[in-house]
Amino acid sequence: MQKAQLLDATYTDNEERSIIQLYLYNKEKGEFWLKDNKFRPYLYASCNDDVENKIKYLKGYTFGSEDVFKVENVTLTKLKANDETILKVTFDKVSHLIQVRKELGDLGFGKYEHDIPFWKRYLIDTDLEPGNWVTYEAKKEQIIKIEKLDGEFSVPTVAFDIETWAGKKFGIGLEEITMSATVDGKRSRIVSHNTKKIRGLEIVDNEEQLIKIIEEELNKYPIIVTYNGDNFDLPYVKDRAKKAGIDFEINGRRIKSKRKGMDNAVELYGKQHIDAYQVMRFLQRTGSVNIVKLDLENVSEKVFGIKKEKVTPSEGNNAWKTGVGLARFVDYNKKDAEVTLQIVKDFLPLFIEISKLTSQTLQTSTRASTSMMVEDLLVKESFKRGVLVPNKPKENEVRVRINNPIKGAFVKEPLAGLHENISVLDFASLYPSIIISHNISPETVNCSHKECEQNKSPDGTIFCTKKKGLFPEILGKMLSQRLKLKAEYKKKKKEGTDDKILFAKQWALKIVLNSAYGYLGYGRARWYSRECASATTAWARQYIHQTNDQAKESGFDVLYTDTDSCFILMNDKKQKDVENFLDKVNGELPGSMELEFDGYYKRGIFVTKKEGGAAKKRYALMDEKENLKIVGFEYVRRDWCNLAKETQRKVIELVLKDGEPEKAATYVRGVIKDLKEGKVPKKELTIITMMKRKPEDYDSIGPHVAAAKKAIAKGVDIGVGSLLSFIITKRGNTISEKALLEEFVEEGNYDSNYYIKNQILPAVIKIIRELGYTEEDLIQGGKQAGLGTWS
DNA sequence: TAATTCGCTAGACCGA
DNA sequence: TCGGTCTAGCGAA
Repeated sequence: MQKAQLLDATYTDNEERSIIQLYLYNKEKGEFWLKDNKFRPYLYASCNDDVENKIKYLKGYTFGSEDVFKVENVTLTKLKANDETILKVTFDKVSHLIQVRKELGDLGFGKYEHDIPFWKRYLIDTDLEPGNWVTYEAKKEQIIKIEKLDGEFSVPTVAFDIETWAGKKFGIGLEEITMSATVDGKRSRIVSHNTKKIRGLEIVDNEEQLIKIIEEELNKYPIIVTYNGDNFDLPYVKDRAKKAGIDFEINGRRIKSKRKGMDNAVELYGKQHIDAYQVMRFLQRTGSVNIVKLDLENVSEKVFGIKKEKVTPSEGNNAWKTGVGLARFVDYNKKDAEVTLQIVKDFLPLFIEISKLTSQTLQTSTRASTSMMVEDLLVKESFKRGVLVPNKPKENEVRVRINNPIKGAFVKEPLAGLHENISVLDFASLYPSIIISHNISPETVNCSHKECEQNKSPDGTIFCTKKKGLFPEILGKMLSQRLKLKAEYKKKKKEGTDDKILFAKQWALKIVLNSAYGYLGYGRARWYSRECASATTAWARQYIHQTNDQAKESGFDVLYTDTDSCFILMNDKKQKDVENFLDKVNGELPGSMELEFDGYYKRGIFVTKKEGGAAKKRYALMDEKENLKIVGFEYVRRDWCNLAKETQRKVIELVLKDGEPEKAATYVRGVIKDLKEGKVPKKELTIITMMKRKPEDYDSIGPHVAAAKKAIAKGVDIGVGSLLSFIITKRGNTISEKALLEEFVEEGNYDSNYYIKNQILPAVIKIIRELGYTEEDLIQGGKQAGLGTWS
């Protein structure tokens, strides 16, 4: 038996058959293919009467126009769907399956699992996992035996980045590639043409030779990493090669772009292309990182703490053309590739674990949504359980689901004002633990057992208690596995080793765990269940209400509550009392649910809304070490200018730390003075907002859309999803009229009135108002003594 | 091609 | 010019 790491699964057709091909890597053999000709594509057909004859009929069924084909085999299965009989229908080729699945409906059959890709079918049925090892026995390329083998995944990886001439118009392949960098952590190669020769830069005759070097370098590695290679670098090189009339092939094939909604994905054949930008986007979506703009400069600084200088397109042009500043340009190209490689070094372990969990290739899992991850996991587990995978919903069904939202969490209106001695308690993994504890799963809904009636959700659905459901089983396993890994990680860390793989494992579980509830309420889900999603939140509301009542009974005041957390005022109570309270609550909760102590805060502020009443989801806390935790306020929002955000933070700090509203007021007056005098630099005043749709699709033209339209008229390329940085300038009547993209605004050209009235004051007044101050106190002179104190 | 609901706020839009 | 309503974006959980 030999060992190798699994990278890709695909198939190829010969005359008679579709044959599975696996792409593998080990140190001895490098990269190689193995074939498995024993596995056939199949789907399930369902029927409810006359089974014998129907099997016969399908066995003899012929299809195809020029050549006539037959199904390979039909067998009876033990699977069930709504009391229908399920037949397994196998084919010689994937194309046959595709042909017959179109005709099954007309022939009077239902169909299941007809849309699971052949290669994925193979991985699920053989329990092989990309991102993991296999042991195998093979003769020539033919697999005789193959099995999963758990082991640490590690293959040679190269990062690559190109620089291009920046012309007037920006688009794929429009201008020459001027430079390219490939780095693998040990070796790097920076290549250019038609420019000055300097140290560390290899010069070739022309762009064609440059492309050939890129091709040569990339083909040496099983994993290729880019930053936005899906939409830029790879399509660009492909296009330039085509224009030059030369081949550009990875693993012997021309690269292909796949449409993925608004953008593209370049998935390679065998080798894995990881687009680190997609990785960052996923981390941003799941809240694992929070970075305003996902360019490499920001990522480098926010993730790795390394400042990275940006070379603008015109600087790049100039350096390449004249040789002046060329070293800086070369360094920039190289650093881009290095940061890209670093992203993958740090975060690929997470996706390796997700790949294993879901039996997806790395290039698929790094581009997958959380719903796809949950679904792939469920498909895999269904096979293990021997149950049928539900079909995807039809579009009209999806519409009905989306138009019927499910009631969500409970948020208690907080007590506005300043508070002291706050303890925050929260439920660990609230939704997953409810799903596990109450056995919530689509197939346990409303069983007919009398005994299960006690497991009735507050919104009236009964969940079977006799047989463990698919969701509770999977989530239960993942939850306990995660706790184990987390403990192991903590233990190792205490001993001095930061085991990144252990950390990635528990993190992958967390992401999938937390997405399971959202998946149940997601209209396009195969396992959508209104009853399950609704029961989960109904129970969540009940538990948090119960906790509030118990806290009051125990002598605490409840300051605020949101979904799974409970803020209590200690009054004269001690930490010990909180622990006793937790013990009491946890004693009454079902097994896998737990209320935990989350933190203690010396002071906190909750504010009133403009229209009155206390604002939910907005507060600031300060712990015993005087660290601030600011939630929901303008300070954490990207669509407010830096100056307003920083001023707000300073005010919160002065109020919470020192309890000195007068100092805060003085500080704000200073900021207003600077604004009035035109002294504030424009980078403090830019507001960042995303263009969520095409300009013509807006009903209401807000400032960012107005600014974008003006920029588009000047030839700037702005697509859906672009982040717009704009400034409210002096010129114009409405705010939208005054809005201009930052790049077109001169220093000093800002509407100070707007920034005072619409940015600074709204950001600080809600906080300082809790201390008795008014807007006038900030705009004009000082505050009368006596009102600004609090106890 | 897309996980969920709850909540706040700004600024456009619209009619008086 | 005013005030109410609607559109839009972003964050909390």
